[in-house]
Amino acid sequence: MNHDSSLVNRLTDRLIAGELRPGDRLSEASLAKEFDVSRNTLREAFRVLGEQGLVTHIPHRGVSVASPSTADVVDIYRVRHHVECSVLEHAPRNHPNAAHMEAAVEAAAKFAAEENWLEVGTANMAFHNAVVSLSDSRRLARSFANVLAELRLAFLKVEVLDFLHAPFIERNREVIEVYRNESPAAAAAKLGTYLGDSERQVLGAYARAGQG
Amino acid sequence: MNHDSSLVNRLTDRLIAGELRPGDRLSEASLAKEFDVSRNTLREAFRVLGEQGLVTHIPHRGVSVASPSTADVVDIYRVRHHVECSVLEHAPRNHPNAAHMEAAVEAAAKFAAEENWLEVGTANMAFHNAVVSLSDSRRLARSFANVLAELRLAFLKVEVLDFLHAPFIERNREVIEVYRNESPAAAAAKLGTYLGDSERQVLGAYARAGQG
DNA sequence: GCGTCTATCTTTGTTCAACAATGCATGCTA
DNA sequence: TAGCATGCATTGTTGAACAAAGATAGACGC
Repeated sequence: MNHDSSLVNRLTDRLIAGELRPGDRLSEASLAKEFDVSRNTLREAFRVLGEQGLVTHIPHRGVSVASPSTADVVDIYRVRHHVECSVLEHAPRNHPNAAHMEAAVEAAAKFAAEENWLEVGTANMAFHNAVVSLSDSRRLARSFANVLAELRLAFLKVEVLDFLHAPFIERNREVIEVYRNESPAAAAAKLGTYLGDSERQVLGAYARAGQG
Repeated sequence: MNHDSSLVNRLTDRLIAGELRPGDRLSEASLAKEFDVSRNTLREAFRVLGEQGLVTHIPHRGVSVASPSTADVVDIYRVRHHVECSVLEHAPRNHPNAAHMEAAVEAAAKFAAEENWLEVGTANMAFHNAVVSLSDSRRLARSFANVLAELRLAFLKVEVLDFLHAPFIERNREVIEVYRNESPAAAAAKLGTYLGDSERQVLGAYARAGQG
């Protein structure tokens, strides 16, 4: 089955797994051979990834793995603030998908104990995607997932997955707690401050790495 | 210049202008001939439009102009509520882009006087895109623009552009007023109720048209 | 040595022709 | 009329080919 979606997924997996590092050039010829598809088919997949922001396309210079700048990081956190906080604030209490949030946090805690930071990051992404899923909007969830995937490339770029994610496991747990026992609005406020802290940490890592 | 972006734009223009109606099948062969590009190039453009939600792709059955269902409309309005209201609520007072909002409303009023409802709709889209531009986030603006373009297909589907847009010109003006003279939060609340009314009207039109 | 210019090479952009795979329509059979 | 088989049209994918733009490297003058 060489359906395009499958090819897009295979490429996305590699990107999120960090096998293809931010900034890496993606040669059409070599990747086509590697995935055993034609150049044309690969290019169709590239368009999708480009639209999702995972890949940067420069005319006549090909595509490369997106390498988010600090400006991109700021932009991404703006999206996160607006989307995540608004969704959480207006979420009904006891939305069934809160279970997904909880499951993601527990998964993150498990992987953190194993010091498998890549998977901690994946679980963290799942947590925030679960938050947005409280909106019951497929479109919002999809767009947001794209933005989060792009943010993961930012993490991979500065290569500091551990301490960026570790402190937030407990804070995510608290968000669930407040959402369940106090109010969605209070949880949204809490999440907002956490996002602000997270953004600051990422930008700090960028500054230390000397990256633009 | 047969750059893909240009092809995507040409296709998007046709979609938004209503030349290609929702549900219309887009034959690769005939469109390739019409735009004088190869099938492969056209297919790359289709991927982009599919990712943007303007076009529906069913394997081995080709692409057709997206024909939003009532469920899609509801989903789209969920996005609108979360994004537009959140952005407006947290927008700084006197954001320079408020001028864009104002310009869009005046354009809409002008076209309404000419009873050019298609352009009124375009101006209305511009207004709401301007609202989201207050977030200063390119990503949010892009994703939102895609969703609005999809919503326009919903309008075209039920073919009632006039009364769907007309009443909202004045209400948009009021939103600007409140944003400027009262507070962004109050403006966001006002916009929220307007969006609710708008959604109800569109769904009503769907019901009358007997569309799913 | 250094920068610049040009020639060459590599990669992308696009087209075309071919064939496989799938879905659709037609007409046949019962 | 319902169900089925056959043929037809469209999409999915490939490979080769060439044009076009950028990257590289060597020659040249200073």
